Amino acid sequence: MAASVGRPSRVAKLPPRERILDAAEELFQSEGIRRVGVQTIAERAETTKMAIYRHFETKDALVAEWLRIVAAEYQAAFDRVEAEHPGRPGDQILGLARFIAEGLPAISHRGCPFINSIAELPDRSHPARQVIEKHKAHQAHRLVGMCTEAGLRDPEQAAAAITFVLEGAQVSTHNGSIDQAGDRLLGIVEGILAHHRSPLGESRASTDGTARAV
Amino acid sequence: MAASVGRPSRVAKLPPRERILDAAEELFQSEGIRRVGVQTIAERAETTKMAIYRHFETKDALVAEWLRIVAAEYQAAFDRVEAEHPGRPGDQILGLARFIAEGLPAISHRGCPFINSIAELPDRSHPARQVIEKHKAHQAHRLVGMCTEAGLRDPEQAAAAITFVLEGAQVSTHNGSIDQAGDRLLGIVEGILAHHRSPLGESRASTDGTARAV
DNA sequence: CCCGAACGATACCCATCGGTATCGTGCAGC
DNA sequence: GCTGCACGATACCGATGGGTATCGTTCGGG
Repeated sequence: MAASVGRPSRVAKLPPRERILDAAEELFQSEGIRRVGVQTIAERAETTKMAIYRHFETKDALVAEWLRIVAAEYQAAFDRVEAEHPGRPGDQILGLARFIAEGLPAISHRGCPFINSIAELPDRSHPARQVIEKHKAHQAHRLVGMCTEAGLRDPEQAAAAITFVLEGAQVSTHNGSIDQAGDRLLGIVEGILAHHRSPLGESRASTDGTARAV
Repeated sequence: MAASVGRPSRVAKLPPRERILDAAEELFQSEGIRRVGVQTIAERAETTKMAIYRHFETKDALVAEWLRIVAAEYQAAFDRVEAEHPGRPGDQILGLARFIAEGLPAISHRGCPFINSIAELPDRSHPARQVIEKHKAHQAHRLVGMCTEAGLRDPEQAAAAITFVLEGAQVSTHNGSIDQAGDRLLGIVEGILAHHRSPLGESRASTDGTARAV
């Protein structure tokens, strides 16, 4: 096995492109994008700068590709949670919350890659920014779908609340202002689901059903 | 008026230190910390690099001082909201949410200074990091106090939920995944308050009153 | 009136960064 | 066995970064 192609040295080494992406992942995640030089990535990947530029047009393209991979992992979490709780959108949402909650300990070190990257890349034309924004929009849309399927009252508002809470848990974990954020997060999401399942929200909701963006 | 000291040229010019801080504020906020050079700050402040280093030990110290000022502005918002609604902690919390909601349009351009800065400064020993973390911890504590005074059930959990939502609204506004975030935010905070005011939360809360982190 | 401190301007130092050019090497397929 | 090509290594380039040294000037208080 693993003998088809590429056995450059001893211990089965991944092809250069994979090693580069792995190294970039670790370094970008732990040190930030702008703090990490291409040279450093090359060393960590046990290759050279030239090899990186043979596989990626620019450093920005490498960053974008990395975020594309991270986004795919989050998408996979969505898929997994849907597969684990078919036809039970409420459990799917709780599964997502659990997924985020389980990631919080890692987040506390260096934070969410999307939040960090967007902070490091102010120009909206940056390819990585577009990857992030497209991913976030897609996730938001998918979450609204779950909330709708769950029969929640005002699914868009519920999805917004859940999104806020998931993002906020990561931020607050990273800046250390709230501990046990994982447990709290799960409870809060349960509360949001319950709140939007109850026949009528109490917060000055009228009976017109439109719920005027409350 | 404004003639006591400092009238270097014509149009009343602030003293160099203030101009430097103003310039740093604008540039750090719009471009990010690491993208902005000291030289650029000097030009924007209509002074020179040397003048900056006469007032601040290092660039890092300038960053920390800027964040100290921003933190003070948020503290002022807390103070103001307390003064506007004395003895009405629920209204105070809603006032805070309104304060954040009103800031969201600006946030959508470049995001929250704390979130961005913490993303740009991975080393926890950085002076600016300590400013941020101390500020966030203080805010969290103050918010718990408000929730307690409001007689909310499980005030720490309520404060965590509100914190998450406030932070998350900024993140989601910045990455563009949710629009009308301001209106949504206010409704969500109202919902959290209502949820924690109701005699017993529905989400599998038992009668022991401890509400096991839900 | 004069002296000292703050200020403005310029030039400089050294490190790092993204990106490129060049040359050598080892392996694959014909 | 030979050729082509991806790869490895090194040196280099221009730009920019934070930070310092050294000037002359200006302005305010004794």
